[in-house]
Amino acid sequence: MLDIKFIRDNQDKVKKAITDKKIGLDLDQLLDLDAKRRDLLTELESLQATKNQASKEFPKLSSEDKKVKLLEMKEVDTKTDALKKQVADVLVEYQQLMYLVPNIPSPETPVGADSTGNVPWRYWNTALGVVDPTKDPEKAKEIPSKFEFEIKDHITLGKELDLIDTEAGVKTSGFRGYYLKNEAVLMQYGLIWLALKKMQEKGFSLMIPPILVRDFALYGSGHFPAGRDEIYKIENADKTQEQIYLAGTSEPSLLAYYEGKTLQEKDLPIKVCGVSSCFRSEIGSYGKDTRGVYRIHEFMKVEQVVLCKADIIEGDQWLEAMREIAEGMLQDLKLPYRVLNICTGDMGAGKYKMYDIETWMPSRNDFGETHSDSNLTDWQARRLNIKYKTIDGKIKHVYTLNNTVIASPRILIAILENYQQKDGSIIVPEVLRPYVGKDIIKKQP
RNA sequence: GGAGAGGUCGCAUAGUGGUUUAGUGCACCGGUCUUGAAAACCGGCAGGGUCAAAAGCCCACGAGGGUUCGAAUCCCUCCCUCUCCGCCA
Repeated sequence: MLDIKFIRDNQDKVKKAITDKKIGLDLDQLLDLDAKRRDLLTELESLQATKNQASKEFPKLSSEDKKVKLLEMKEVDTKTDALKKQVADVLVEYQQLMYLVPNIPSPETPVGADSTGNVPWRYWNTALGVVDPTKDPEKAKEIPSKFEFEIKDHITLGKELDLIDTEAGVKTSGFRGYYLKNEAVLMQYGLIWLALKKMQEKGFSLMIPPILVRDFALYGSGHFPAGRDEIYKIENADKTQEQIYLAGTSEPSLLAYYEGKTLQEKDLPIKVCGVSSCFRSEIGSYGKDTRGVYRIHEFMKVEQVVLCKADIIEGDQWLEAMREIAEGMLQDLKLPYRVLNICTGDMGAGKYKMYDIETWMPSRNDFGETHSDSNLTDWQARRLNIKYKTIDGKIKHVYTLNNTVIASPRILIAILENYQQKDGSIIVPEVLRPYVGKDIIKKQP
C-alpha cells in the first residue's frame, strides 16, 4: 500500500508503475473515490461537530429550549446516518483499490514485460568465483557444470538411489505429490539445520511461525487480494469459524508478528528467520514443470526477513546483505548459480527491488530459481501498520525485506544433478556429510 | 465440548451516563544536579483522519450494531485472550 497523499502528488509515477507492473487498476477511479471520500468526510465532520456542541449545551437549556433542540438534533441525526452509510460504502471500495496500488519500482529495476526482461548480473561457481557477465560474457557461459558423460535428471537419480518417489507421492497426495526418502531426508534436514545455524550466526532470531494464518497476514504481506488463487483455504467443519489459510511462505507470519506495533528506532533493524512448511496451490501453472520436485504443492523453507528504518540506502544495503547470505549457502554447497535483477513485469506489486538467485540444474540445461530476494520498502508495513518512532519522535513505517535462505526439495534438484557421477552415484556435498553420514550415495546392490 | 473471568498507551491499572481535551504508576526519552552513574526533581511520552502545513475540528477505550440530546461506562451480536474441568500428540 502507498500513502494516498503520495499517490495524489505522484500520479504519473504511480501510473507508470501500474503499466510497467501490468496491474489491472484504474488509478483515476481511485482518485475520484478519494476526492469523494474527503468531501463526504468534511461534510460528516461538520455535522458531528454540531451534534457535539449541542450535547454539551443541552443540560443548561430550559425545558422549552430542550424540546426545540431535540427536534433540530433529530434532523441532524437523520442526515448523519445517511452520510455515514455513504462514507462506509465509499471506504470499502476505496480500500479495495488501495490494496491494488503497486509500489514504485527502484531506478535500478529494468522495465520489462515478463521473465525475459530480467537481467542476469552476477554469476558464480567454485572454479571461477564471481563473474560479471557484462564485462566477461564468455566466462559467464563457463559457469554451468560440465559433464563427460550423459547426465541423468533428479527424477531418475532419485528413483535409482531410492531418494525420491513421485509415483507414490502422486498416489497419496495427488498431482505434484512426492515422497522424499533416506539420504534425501537427511539432506533436507541438514540443509535446514545449516541454514538456521548460519542465520543465528548472522544475528537473526529464529522462529518457527504458524503457517495456518488469518487473512490479515496475507493482506499484509501482499499475497492477498491479488495472489488469492495461489493460497490454500482451509475448509472448516465449523463454518462459523474464521476462515484460515495455508501460507505459501513464512513471510506473512514473520511480518504479522509485528502487526500494529510501534517500534523504537534503536531496536531496528529487526532480523528474523523462519523455518516452515510452505503450501502453494500452483493454480495458473498447471502445465509448467510437471516433472519431478521443481514445482510442488508443499515444501520446506528457511526464510529471512528484515525490518529496518525507512531509508532507501539502508534498505538497499539489507537487500544486498540478504543476497550475500543466500549466495553464501550456495557457495557452501559449491553449486553454480547466477543472480538476476528482476524486471517490473516479473516482480510482485509490492516490490521496490528484487533479485532472484537461480541455481544450475543440469537436466533443465538452465538455471532454476531457488531464492528470491526483495525489498518492499514501506509497502507491506503500511498494510500491516508496522511503525517506529524515530529518535526525534517522528512516527514512520518500517521498511521490510525478505529472502530465501534455503528451500528444499527444490535445491535437492541442483545437488543431485550437479553432484552426480558417471556410475550413477551422487557425491554428498562436504557441508552435508555430517548430516547424511556418508560421502557418497550409491545404488544398493 | 462444559463453566467462569476479562479485552482502556510498550507494560500494569483507574474509570458504572455529561467536569474524560481518558487519570495514575512503571518503562522509555530529554533536562537539572553529578567527575560519571544512581537517586531526587522538572519536562516529554496514545493513534488515525481532514489540511500544503500548523492550529482547529472529527474519529478512536477488541469489532460491529443499538438505547440516549450525550456511551469507555447501559443493551445486543461477533471476535479474541485468560482460568478451571473434559478430551488429546
